[in-house]
Amino acid sequence: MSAQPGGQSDQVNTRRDELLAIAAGLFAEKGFKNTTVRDIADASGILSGSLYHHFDSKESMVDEILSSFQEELFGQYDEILASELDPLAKLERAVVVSFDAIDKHRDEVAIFQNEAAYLLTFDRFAYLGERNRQSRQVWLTLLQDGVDAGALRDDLDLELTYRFIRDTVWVAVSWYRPGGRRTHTEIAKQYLSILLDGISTGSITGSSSG
Amino acid sequence: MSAQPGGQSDQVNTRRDELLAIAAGLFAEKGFKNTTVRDIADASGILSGSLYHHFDSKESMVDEILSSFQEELFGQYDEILASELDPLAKLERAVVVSFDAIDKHRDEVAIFQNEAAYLLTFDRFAYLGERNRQSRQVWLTLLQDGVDAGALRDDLDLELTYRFIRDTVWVAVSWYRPGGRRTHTEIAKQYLSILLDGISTGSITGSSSG
DNA sequence: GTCTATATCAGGATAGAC
DNA sequence: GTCTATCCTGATATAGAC
Repeated sequence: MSAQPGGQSDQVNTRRDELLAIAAGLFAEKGFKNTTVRDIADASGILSGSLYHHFDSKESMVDEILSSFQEELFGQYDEILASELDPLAKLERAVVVSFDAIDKHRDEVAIFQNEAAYLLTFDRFAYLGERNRQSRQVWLTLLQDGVDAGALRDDLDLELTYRFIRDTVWVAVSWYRPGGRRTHTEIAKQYLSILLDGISTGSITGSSSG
Repeated sequence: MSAQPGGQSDQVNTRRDELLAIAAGLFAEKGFKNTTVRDIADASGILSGSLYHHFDSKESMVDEILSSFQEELFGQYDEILASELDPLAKLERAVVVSFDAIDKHRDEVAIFQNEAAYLLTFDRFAYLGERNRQSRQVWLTLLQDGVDAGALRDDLDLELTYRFIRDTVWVAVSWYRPGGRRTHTEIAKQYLSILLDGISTGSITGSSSG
C-alpha cells in the first residue's frame, strides 16, 4: 500500500510527511469528508493546487496515514503474541500498547475510529477490513489463552468481552489529551484494574438485575 | 427545539415522521455529511425538491431526530435518579435503560455518537453539549452514591470510570444488531457482570503491570 | 404533497506558468 | 515546489406549476 514515489531510505521527503501530519490533524478533528483540500492547503500555507504535486488525491493522503500507522501497531501486537509472557501479562501488555498508540498517534487512531466505516466502502481501503479481522483474532487469542490458563473467568462470552475491551480502549482517543491530568499509562492501569477486578466491592456481586 | 408547524396532538404528520425515520436510517448508516438530500428523497420515493415542503433544511431534519430522542432518554434517567432503588440497582438500571435505547433507537443513538462533535460546531446544536454535561452529571451521581453506600470501590477515579461506562455502553451501537445472537438485555447483563466483578478469576488480582 | 427546472455554491482535481 | 486559473461535478436550496 502506497509506497512513496522516490522513497530512498532515511530522512527523505520531510515536506511530504509534514503535509501528511497536517492533514492527519484535520482529518482527525473534523472528519475526512468535512476536511477540504483547501483546508489542508491553508493549514500548510500553500494553495490547494500545490498539494497535487505531492499527492494524487485526498484519498491517497488518508491512505498513507492509516496504512503506515497500522503496520506499526500490528507489529507490536505480533511481538506480544510471540513473547514469553504469561497470558494475563500479555493481555495487560496489549492494553498498554494500545493506550500507547493513542498517546503517540492520536490522529491516526481517531481517523481509523471515525472514518473506517466510510472508507471501507471503497475497494482501495479493503485492507482496513483485514486489519479489523486481524485485531479481533489477536484479542480473542489473548482472552482464550487467559481462560485456558485459569487466569480469566470461564463463564464469559469472549466475543462480547473482546468488543468491550476493543471499544473502551480505542474510544478513549475521543477524550484523552496528552498533557492532561493523567498520563496514558495511568489510564491504562486504571482501565486494567476495572477490567480485571470490576468496580464493585463484593468479589462476586449477586446482581439484582434480571 | 423544533416544534412541528401545525402540530396538533396525536397521530398527526405521519408522512413527516416517515421521512424523518428514513433520514435517520441514512444519517446513522452513512453519516450526516455523507447523506445527500437526494439520497433521502430517493429512499422516500420522491424528488429532492419535495423534501423542502416538509422541512426547512437537512439540518432541521437531524435536529428533530436528535432532540426528540434525547428528551425521552433523559426523562428515563431522571426517573431512575428520583426512584427509591439502592445505589447499585440504580446504576444497573441506568445501564439497562441505555442498552434499551440502543435497541429501540439505534439510528438516533448512532447519529448522536457519530455526528455530535461535528454538529456542535453549529450554534443551533448547542443543546447537544448541554445533554453531554447532563449525562456526565447523571453517571457521576450514580457512581458517587455507590461509593458512599460502600457498594463500589473507593479507590477508583470516578471521572475515568464514568468515561469507561459511557463509552462502552454507547459504542455498542456500532455492532449491536437487533435480532442477533444476543438480546440487548443479555448484553447489558454480561456488561454489568464485567463492570462490577471484572474478568479475572482472582478477586483482587496483583497486576503485574506498572 | 409532489414535480420540473434551475440558481448558486463549494469541493476535487488539472494544466501550465514561474 | 508553489501559484494562477479554471474545469467539472455534485450538493443544498428555491420558485412555481400541477
